[in-house]
Amino acid sequence: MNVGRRVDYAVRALSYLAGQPPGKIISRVDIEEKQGIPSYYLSKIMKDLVAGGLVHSHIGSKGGFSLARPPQAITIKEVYETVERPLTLMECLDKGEQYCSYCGVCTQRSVWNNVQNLVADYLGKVSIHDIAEPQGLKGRLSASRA
Amino acid sequence: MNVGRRVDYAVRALSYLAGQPPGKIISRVDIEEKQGIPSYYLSKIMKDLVAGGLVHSHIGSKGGFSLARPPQAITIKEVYETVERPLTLMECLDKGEQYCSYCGVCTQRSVWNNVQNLVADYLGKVSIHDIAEPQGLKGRLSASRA
DNA sequence: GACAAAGTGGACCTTGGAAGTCTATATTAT
DNA sequence: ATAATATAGACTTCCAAGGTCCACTTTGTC
Repeated sequence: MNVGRRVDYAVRALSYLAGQPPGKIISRVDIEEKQGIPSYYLSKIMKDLVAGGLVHSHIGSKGGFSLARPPQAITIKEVYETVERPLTLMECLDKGEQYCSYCGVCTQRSVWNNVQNLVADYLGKVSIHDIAEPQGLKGRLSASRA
Repeated sequence: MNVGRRVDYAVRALSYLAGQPPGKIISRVDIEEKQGIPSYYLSKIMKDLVAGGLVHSHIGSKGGFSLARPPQAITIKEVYETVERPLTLMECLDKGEQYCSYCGVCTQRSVWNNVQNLVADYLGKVSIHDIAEPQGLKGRLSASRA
């Protein structure tokens, strides 16, 4: 039960975009640098975010990315499910009998189902706006050392 | 964010033990068969549960396992942490700056920390007693088909 | 029109962990 | 003595996470 870096990086990227003037276009390299994300890696994540309709991409010189919606309207749950997979604690919660033939008589299934709902509810209430950071992590870090 | 089979199997094994007359000794093979757990696999899991003090083992002929405590006193959280690892959603929640140098200025850390606490609290309140099943999954399955 | 600066799409690599299987050994009840 | 059992650990297979890189296309700017 752990959250991968894709989600971490996606949240960083989105919160950085959210901290910029609305509509401003930011390049992948800029995001990577300000947020301490490994070179190139972000390109795969942004692809998912574009496909999921969370950000807009702008091809060509001076291109980059911008939020497709106000940051208040992007929840962490949505981000998670866009860059990773549907929030599922155990395969059986999704696939049922197909995955585990004991599903129908399983007594622990509801426990994990409850946990999953707890998590989903909470993450559905936190938005990118709640963690936006204009300077990026690197900027905040140097500021805090000054 | 998903729970591995080790946890699933451990919960099945413990809940099966909990469904037996107190103190009765059950062999690994019996548990595996009744609970639909792959042969041999359970031996590694039981090792952890013994080391963690959740079950007692009895070596030798007619040996096997029995719960070390009343099933009400064994929480799923404890089982999870015994057979897998401490319940940690993101590495940084455990290791701090050591893991991620932006930790001190990270704005999403508290979100994952909250989720983690939600989950830990919930799992700490559910006990093996709550999901005990005397017949084992296989037994329940055939009974439900009768 | 040429050029540079971007995203797009996809190939590729490495590493580690999950899941599962098996065997030799020590221990114990009968 | 024998059979049944846990113990310890080796071993394999498979796959996903994380990361790196490049050929191609698109587009702004001079």
